[in-house]
Amino acid sequence: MQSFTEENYLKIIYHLSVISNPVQTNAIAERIQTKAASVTDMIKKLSEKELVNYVKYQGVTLTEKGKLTAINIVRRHRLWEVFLVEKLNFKWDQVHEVAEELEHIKSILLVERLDEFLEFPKVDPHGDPIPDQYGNFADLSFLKLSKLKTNEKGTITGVSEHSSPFLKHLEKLGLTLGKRIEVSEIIDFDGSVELLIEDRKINISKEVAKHILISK
Amino acid sequence: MQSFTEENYLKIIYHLSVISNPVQTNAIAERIQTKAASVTDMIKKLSEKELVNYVKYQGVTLTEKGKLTAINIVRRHRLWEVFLVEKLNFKWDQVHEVAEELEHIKSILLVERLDEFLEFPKVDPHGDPIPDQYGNFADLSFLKLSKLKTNEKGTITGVSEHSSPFLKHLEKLGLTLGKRIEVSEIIDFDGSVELLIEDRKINISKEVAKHILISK
DNA sequence: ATTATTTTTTAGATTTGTCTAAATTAAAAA
DNA sequence: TTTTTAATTTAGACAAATCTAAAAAATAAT
Repeated sequence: MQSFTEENYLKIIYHLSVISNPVQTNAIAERIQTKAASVTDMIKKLSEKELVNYVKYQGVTLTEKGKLTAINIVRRHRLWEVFLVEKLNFKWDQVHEVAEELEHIKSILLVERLDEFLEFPKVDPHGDPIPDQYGNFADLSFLKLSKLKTNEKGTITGVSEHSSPFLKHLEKLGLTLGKRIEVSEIIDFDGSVELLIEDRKINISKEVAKHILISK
Repeated sequence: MQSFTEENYLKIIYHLSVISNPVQTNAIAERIQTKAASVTDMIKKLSEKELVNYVKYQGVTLTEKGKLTAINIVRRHRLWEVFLVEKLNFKWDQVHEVAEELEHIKSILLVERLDEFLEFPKVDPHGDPIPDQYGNFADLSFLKLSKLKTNEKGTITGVSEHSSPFLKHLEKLGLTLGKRIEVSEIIDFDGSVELLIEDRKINISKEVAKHILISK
């Protein structure tokens, strides 16, 4: 059984692994709002418990055991987010901090019953996939355009916002279903995205990119 | 803002206050599964924060501030118990440990929305009253017979178990609505209760006593 | 290839909540 | 009232998770 703090480290390492593997001490320190020295201490502890592979000065990777634990935390976090939005009428921007606490409640029965109560949701309110109890993610054939990295390509397969003004905006830009796009640049300053579509270059805000669903 | 541990102490002190006031160090130690020395340490800390009144060797009482905090924890605990039983189909005997964790999640919005979602329940699955956000308990005109102390009297005003075998059992014993009873003795060994009813003496199990509702 | 810079680690201290063992106070018994 | 017993507190230590400051290693720059 892991402590609250250990679980937090595992979760952060899991998320950072997607971006770069192995994960650096400083990256963890920044995300967890602590000092690099503290991270080193905790990593040693997690390494002794065989939850991470640790080589001095080389950063960490999760072991199978650590990864499974991390995915389970992510599962709990996202299920609670669904609960908060769908049952308690939270706004999507209000759920994160609360889910951050709820995710650490251990009862297996609680999580399975919650999953059932929510009718086995496959994605959380932000469109992120919810793994099952064995750590498997449903193979969602789409992901948000905002999750693509520079030079990645994809086909527009849906939207997650159905308001008329939004759809009209996409139409004007030529961003309609079935169109093939490539991310040519992500602007650091505001997170906006430069796209290549039919040899034209267009720019869309981060907000818009979040609501466009892509399959590769 | 209090820590998880501080909250637990306040909650336990609150519950023990009902039985004896001020509350003794040893009583807290036993309930919280720790040593008397640790309790003394924590009490000093709570006293500095003006959550309890503490006089050396005399035990503790809650201050207004401490009492309000404690009642709020009780509120959260009982609301979560209702949620677990009514929405997630937990059995009444499965809820306590989980609610023990859930009660420490701080978000005020969460608790108010949960209350609303559950349609403002007045009692938890065990019949214990749920205070409102200001710490006021609905003046329930009944309480469980099992909560009466020796020599206390009351009138039977309801039951919290409606199965046919149970009701037949009560009828046979003469324990019907409107009857006046007095607790003559509580047997330590099994928690069973000896009652005086219409000058007869009868004995009922703790289980049965729990499901009989009384008004004084 | 050396030097400079950044990143990471070590060493030692701090805080929170706990513990044991000994000392103190209060309560009960003689 | 004195003695015995029980409850409580103090003193000092410990584990978890953190910190600062200094040392060591890796990376980047010249």
